[in-house]
Amino acid sequence: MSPRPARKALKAYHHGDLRDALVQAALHEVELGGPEAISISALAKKLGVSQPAPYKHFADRETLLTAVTAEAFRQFSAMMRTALEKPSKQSKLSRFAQLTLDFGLRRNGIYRLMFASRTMACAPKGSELHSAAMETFELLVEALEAPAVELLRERSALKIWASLHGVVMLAEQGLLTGQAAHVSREELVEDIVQETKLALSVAIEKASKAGS
Amino acid sequence: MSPRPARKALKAYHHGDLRDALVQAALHEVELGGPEAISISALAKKLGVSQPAPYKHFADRETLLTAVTAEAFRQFSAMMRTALEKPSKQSKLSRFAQLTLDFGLRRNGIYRLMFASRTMACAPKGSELHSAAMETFELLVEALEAPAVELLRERSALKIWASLHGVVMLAEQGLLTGQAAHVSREELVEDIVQETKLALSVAIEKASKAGS
DNA sequence: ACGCGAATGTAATATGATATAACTTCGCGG
DNA sequence: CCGCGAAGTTATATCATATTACATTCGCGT
Repeated sequence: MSPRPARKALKAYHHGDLRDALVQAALHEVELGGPEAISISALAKKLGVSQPAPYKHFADRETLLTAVTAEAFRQFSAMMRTALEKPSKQSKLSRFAQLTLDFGLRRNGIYRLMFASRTMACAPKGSELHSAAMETFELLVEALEAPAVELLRERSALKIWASLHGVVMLAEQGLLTGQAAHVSREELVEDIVQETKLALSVAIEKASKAGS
Repeated sequence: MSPRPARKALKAYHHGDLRDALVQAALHEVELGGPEAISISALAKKLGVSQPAPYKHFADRETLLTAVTAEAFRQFSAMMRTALEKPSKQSKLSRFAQLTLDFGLRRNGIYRLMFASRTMACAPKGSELHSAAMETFELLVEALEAPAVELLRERSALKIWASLHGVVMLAEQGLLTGQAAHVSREELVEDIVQETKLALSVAIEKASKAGS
């Protein structure tokens, strides 16, 4: 209720950790309206500070977007890591895939920020954002659970990563609900997972033959 | 050179087909800066008309974006159709895939407008835009060149469509150039194509056995 | 405990984009 | 030839970004 949370008092001068509050509020906006929905002035108003206050923490809109995207990746990674830890009769890869699909549809605004906006494309290689994204990718590589040659594993990971991304975007755009969609999104994803596993094991076999 | 083209005089009152000129100019802007780069007022200035003139043809920015997206799909389809007509030793599916990758990277701004913006998601089912997109999808289904059961064909088309989309987006975002990318984008795409073909033929075989 | 400096926030303002309203111009059909 | 409607213009309201100059307050050293 109170407009002054004043809890995380790491650096609470006037407002009380405005920087973090901005990121969280922005994340909330993005969840509803996608990356375009972020408005500095609207956020300022919502948080009860003056309109230019955010500029003390972020040079411009882009910079804020970047920070929000990095936070989104961290949340995604944390969610995924937790989910993959607990045992299940499904393979880790299947769970990774289904969870990604679920996240991509349920929290589509955030998903678009992470995977379909210019923000990522502009992130330099060593940046906080790029690192966060790479770490998420590592989760997928681990989820493959294959003792394969590094190169094969990564190739498989790339393929499934790309496929998942495509399914989410197409589903969101209603291009999966056309005449073609007698097949559910979940089935399609499971199909992709199985196909990838098959292709990977075939490639491993071939490689081990060639190597001996 | 002349600021007054005045050629397509379908409806040339003052400017001479402003509507079409807007779409073309917008397409050009999008090619450079992506969907966000479109500014009604900038376009008006560039075309030598007053700032509110475009609103006579498009209710708002979104409506213009939608028209531009539809035009982009038409251009993509035309390009693809032409390319697939002439004979080649590569399969149609391979060419479709490689051309899509090429288009997605070279004309990334337009690609994002078509496949990664909210515009598509908002297109109602019967709309001009949705139809244009479905027609493009049909091209892919044809490119599969498989006499398969309709359902299987469409499922394969969806998978490859999604995969291609993912590869383009990941490549653009620099996530393919990490430690993993000893493999070129083209190889990756060809890999996906072969995998899809294999999976489809296996599925067909299985279906024909089950059916008999 | 005092005061200085840096971090944080505010007020005022410039710029530029979207969008609407009211008015003008021009081509075309009756 | 006249007037209606499509296409365009000027003026204006609103809103978001971003900057500048100013005010506040925390916290650290002396």
